[in-house]
Amino acid sequence: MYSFTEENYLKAIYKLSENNRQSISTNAIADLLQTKAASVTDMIRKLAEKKLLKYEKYKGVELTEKGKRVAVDTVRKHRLWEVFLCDKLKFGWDEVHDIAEQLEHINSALLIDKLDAFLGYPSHDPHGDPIPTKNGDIKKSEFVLLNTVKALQPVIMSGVADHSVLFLQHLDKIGLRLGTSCLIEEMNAYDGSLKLKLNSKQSISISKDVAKNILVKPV
Amino acid sequence: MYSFTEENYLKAIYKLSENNRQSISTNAIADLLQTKAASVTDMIRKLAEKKLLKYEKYKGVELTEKGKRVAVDTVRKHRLWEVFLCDKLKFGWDEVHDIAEQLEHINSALLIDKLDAFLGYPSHDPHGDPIPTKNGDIKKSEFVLLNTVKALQPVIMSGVADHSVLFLQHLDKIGLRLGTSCLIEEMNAYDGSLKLKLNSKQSISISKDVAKNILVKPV
DNA sequence: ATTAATTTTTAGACATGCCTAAAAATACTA
DNA sequence: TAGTATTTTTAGGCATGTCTAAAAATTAAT
Repeated sequence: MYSFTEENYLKAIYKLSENNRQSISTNAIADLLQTKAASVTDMIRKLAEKKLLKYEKYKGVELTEKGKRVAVDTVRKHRLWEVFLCDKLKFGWDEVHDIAEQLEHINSALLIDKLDAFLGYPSHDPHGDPIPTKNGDIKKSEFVLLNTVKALQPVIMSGVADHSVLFLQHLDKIGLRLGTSCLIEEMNAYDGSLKLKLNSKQSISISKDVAKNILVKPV
Repeated sequence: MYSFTEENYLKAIYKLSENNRQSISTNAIADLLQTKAASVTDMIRKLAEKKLLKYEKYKGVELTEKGKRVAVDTVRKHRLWEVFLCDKLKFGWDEVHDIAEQLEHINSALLIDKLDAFLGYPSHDPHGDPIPTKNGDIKKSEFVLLNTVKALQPVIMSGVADHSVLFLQHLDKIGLRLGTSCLIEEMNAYDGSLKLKLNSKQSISISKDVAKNILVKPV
């Protein structure tokens, strides 16, 4: 139905729309997709002709419902494949993004339905991001950043705000993973670093940079 | 490494080489890939430049070891994905070809290794075709056509020579599947049809056209 | 062995998606 | 508000992979 490239543009614009709720600039898209503004303009016009987004010259773009649906479906596929790779094939959460970037473009609705069932209808991917439903509904994250939680409040680690390989490997190294229960024992006013008490009774210290990229659910 | 299209050409040429052991003609490739001879010539020259095949104008082509390896790797990926779709996702054997045609181009050696392990290192795909090893070895089929088996020889149905959806659905309808034990009770000299006795003690009649597309292993 | 039929290649064109360089529009600043 | 800087678009081109139509080579046939 839609090309590899078209889906990637729609997904990028969707992603940008989640943060800024205004229309999305040509340059922002070019930056995210590591391409040039001129190329973006070309593709935007093509997508506008197909009614996948609204476009006014020099005014940026906004996805239509149709375009948003294609983007959300692509996100759904990406996240389901990530669950498959981690849960079934035992990939690390730092290894799955690039492969899922390819798999998300496989075109078969039945395949995704069956994959979803096989995985047990997961609600979140291995990084804690919500998986859109078959109908295209996606719930807003109910998680909060660890650095905004007050001391002694028990929480469960439930997601990450930074998806980079480096960050995920760092979490592996210090022993933090999704599902880890912990609470903030102590907050350092000087540098924002935290002393975290894990449910293993062990305590670790993490920097503010780490804390502000960890999503938790209060319990 | 190689494009979607390049892999498809190499796979097609490999397939044609299995039957005819001479060099493969431009038209044969065009027919198999449902494209035009002129397009084939273009691609052939490109693949020859990359040392994936030997090409002399007007003399047809032959895969190099390098080209054969790419083709076999693609076949391996295709067949492993077919096993995944049937065994894990519960697709019918008549439904998996088109999806595997897409999945076979996903580029990640680690993914295929892990998929192979997850599936339990299968030796054959859902149609009974052998799965090449990681090293690129592929064993020649040890199966024989049902219409060449002599009466009363017990056999196990082990593969198909016709992979079309129509044929596979026909086999489903008459209750034949891989693993079915049977023997030929009676052979009709007039039209080549066979009376097959299944291990369920039930007997069915199948036409010669069906029999000559069923691969069996004598037991 | 020469003509006829077929196969294959070349030539020129088109669509997709990308690029650079230059022009146009918008945004910022003094 | 004029002038400068930035963003965006246009213009023209390139690579991939496709096509049709015509030319060249090969194969078949009388």
